[in-house]
Amino acid sequence: MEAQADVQPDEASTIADRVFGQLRQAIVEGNIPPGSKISEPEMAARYGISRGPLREAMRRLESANLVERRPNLGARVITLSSEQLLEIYMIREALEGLAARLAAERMSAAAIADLKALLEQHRGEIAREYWQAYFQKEGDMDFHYRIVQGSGNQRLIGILCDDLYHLARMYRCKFGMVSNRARDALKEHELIVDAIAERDGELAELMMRRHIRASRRNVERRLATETTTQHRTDP
Amino acid sequence: MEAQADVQPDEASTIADRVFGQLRQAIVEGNIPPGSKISEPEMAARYGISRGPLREAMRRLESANLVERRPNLGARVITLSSEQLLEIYMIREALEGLAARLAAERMSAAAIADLKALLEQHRGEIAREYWQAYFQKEGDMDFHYRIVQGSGNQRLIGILCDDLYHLARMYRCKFGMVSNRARDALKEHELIVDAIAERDGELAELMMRRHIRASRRNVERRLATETTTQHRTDP
DNA sequence: TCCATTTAAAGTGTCGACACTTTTATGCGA
DNA sequence: TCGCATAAAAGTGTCGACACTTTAAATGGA
Repeated sequence: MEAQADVQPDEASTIADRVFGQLRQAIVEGNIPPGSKISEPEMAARYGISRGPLREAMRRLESANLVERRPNLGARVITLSSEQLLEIYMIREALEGLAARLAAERMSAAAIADLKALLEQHRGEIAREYWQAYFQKEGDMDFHYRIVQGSGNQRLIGILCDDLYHLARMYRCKFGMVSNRARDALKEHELIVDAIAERDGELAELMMRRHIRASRRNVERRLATETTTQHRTDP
Repeated sequence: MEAQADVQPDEASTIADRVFGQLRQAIVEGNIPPGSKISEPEMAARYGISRGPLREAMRRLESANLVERRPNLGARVITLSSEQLLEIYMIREALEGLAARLAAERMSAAAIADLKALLEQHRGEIAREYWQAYFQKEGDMDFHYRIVQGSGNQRLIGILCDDLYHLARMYRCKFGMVSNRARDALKEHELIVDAIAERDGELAELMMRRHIRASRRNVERRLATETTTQHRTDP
């Protein structure tokens, strides 16, 4: 009744794992605001568990870079600085470029067909316009997710899907990024998929890097105007 | 007396952190052999602590990808497959290329001077030849470590220095990689530092990627001959 | 002898309790 | 009233104990 239902279909056999997933979702979606302190007894009581499993979940959150812990001081949800957001974009550019190249070399024909179908669906959603851009953005993550999976590099998959993507989602929830770039992004996605379909790894990498760079510059532009409008309180 | 002295100078204030460091070192150096099961009661007894802190250390080792844990089955030290080694090389090529570019843009003049001094020292060590190539290899890590630090990208530093470098060191301890490539590597290092000193980010990235690629191919070659000699038991 | 079933042992997951640290509240003096 | 010292409260780190699962051994039957 109180939102503790397992929204995640993956029934984690251990309590610590389940709470880790729940906490991660709560943090990423902003339900636990950034910078706020997480009290172990309070959280344990909220989830109806003991402090043991909760501490393990906290350790995993720390390793996922979602909370910062200092000895004897407790844990706080990380604060979202624009510098860190740009740091993540740079890493994504390098790693997803690699992922696109590997995907072009190793992705199965069926997976490529699925990817094309996904893009087709996005094209329809954008055409219908009034549907929230939010879904498009989640679809954007879905697109990137699949390409990374297609790379077949397990460690690459881990870094991007287990860590960076959650952080990216967190930033998006924070700043409420509605995509004014949906059409451009879709076009770039299509170029990437075309390169993958033609097994042109070099081109796929180039296109993916350019795509993420464009996305980063869009964010930079937005952050810049945001700060100037903040400073424009003294005209 | 039994090597449990704190070789790490950083006195971790919490037991879990200290044991994490000790276990990581033991795993990386091969003292706890790959694939071996880690029993919680046994390890807790060996380090003279309770299972609570040990479990937290294990969680951190899991997040660092040094052990694999499955619910109710326990933890095992990861096994070292050559595929995973090549995966890491690919990621390092992408990320350290980025690091070199950023370092060229942002590294302080003093840090660059230190880097040059380090290379000078390596040159001397190689000239003296008979000194174990081992030191050169550790020096290689030191070189890469400094450039990554020089990138100033905190998350990049975290991924490489906290995770990948330990794994790379683990592989080296496992296969006993003595560098037959010391001279070539040193020359490549010098090219990278020159590019950084001239603030040529593009060139620094290119050189770093080429350097890591060369190192990867060297490993690939060695792994290939290793397997063929293994198969050559039926002439 | 071999295989299946049952039983005991070991091991992991979880919990509640205690020690020590940090923070907050309180009281005293200037 | 303000500042400092002291004390109480809250919180984190650690420990030992218990429940459940997995694994191993032991027992019985074909």
